[in-house]
Amino acid sequence: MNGITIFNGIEDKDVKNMLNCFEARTISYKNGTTIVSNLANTNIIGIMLDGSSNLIKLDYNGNRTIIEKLERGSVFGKVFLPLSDELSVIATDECTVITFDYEHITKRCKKSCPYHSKLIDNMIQLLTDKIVDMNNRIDILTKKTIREKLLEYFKVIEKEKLSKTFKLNLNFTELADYFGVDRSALMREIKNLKTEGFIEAKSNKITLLY
Amino acid sequence: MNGITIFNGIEDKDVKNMLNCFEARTISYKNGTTIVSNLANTNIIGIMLDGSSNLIKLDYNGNRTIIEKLERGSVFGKVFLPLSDELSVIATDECTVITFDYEHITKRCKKSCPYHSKLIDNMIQLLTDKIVDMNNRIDILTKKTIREKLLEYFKVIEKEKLSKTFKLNLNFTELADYFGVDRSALMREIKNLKTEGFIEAKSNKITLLY
DNA sequence: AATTAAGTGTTGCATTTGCAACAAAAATAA
DNA sequence: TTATTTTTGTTGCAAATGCAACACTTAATT
Repeated sequence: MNGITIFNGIEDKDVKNMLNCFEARTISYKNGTTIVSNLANTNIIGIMLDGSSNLIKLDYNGNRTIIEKLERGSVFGKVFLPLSDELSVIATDECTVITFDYEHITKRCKKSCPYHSKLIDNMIQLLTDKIVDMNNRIDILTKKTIREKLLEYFKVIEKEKLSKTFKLNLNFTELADYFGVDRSALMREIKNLKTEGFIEAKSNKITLLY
Repeated sequence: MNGITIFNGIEDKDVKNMLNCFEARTISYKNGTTIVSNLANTNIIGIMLDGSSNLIKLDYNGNRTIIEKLERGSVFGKVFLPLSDELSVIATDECTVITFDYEHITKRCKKSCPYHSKLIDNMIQLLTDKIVDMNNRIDILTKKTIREKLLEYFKVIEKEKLSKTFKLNLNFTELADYFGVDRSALMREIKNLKTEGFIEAKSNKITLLY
């Protein structure tokens, strides 16, 4: 279970027993299939074991937005995204998913599985990680200019990758959405940063020159 | 323990026993005193029982920002706000605070207090509530104009208070910070909404006319 | 291989916003 | 009460941004 945060520090055989005890289901889906629809009306926790999928929001106008990309180790469920909009998880690749009822996490089962405390620790860790991410995004969004947003964003990545050269994992269209700004205005500002010598940028590969 | 979310559904006598078991400390502070400094370097969980305080961020430039206002029932600790900046909690009123080590929450104690599952449920609920709040704020921040931000903000309040008339619980200076915009530009837009007949506004009392 | 779709890059122009600076009102402290 | 600080409200102007429209490149589909 390497790379599956929610099972960190729990031995594979114990994970297996626990999942058994939780009556968990492991199912594989083909690209394009719906893994869960109307997430808010279910009580399940889902864990992506393999492949990838998108968490989609359908707002009142019928617009679809990708809220999150889910990959190995990602966890989804209404505890993680308690929005009122309609949410679905849709496979973007062949993928394998474990699901079980959320109740199993906080309530101790009759058999009183060991490692349950560790699971709860991990669960809280995941929520906390999410809060960190959201905090980072809020920090960026509250910056007043696109230039400041970009520099703040680059700072976070630099700190994370410990390098002044990196590839963005969002494309520019997605990045504009993430910043809540117009895409063309974003491109313009990247060009400005280039011509003023603050960065080098070849498509999505960035080098900070400061 | 009415209004203290983290103890919801746990009887007062059980809360008392549990706190005893957790070796919790209950301390009162005077207005202006520091309740905790350098939050990130502690492992405590704090619960505001009475009075009010501010959670303060001290950034690298030495700027102080109020991140959150804490009141009865608010919980603080690094799990709730895992930022790298220096954080302190400072009383803005005479207040009473319970603190104990975070470890007690996820690890079961030797005495195996009942109601411990409920506490964890509540803890996760608090984290989830925080995620909801942050989601709301991100929704607002990603709106492109101040007008759209205001209307989104009003929509959330209207839904919450079930009324088209309400008092804002942030003043305009704070609201501008919350939106990440210039205060004078915010005031201008409120004036525009007024003259165009979308809202009535007498200071911080707003009535939606749509 | 050809077609379609998705993403990149650019620009002119109108609109929105930030900034700076100030006066007035309200709240707080002396 | 008076003095002092904080918040509100306003404005002109410069700067930043959004919008619309377009050509071009790359990726995906048939």
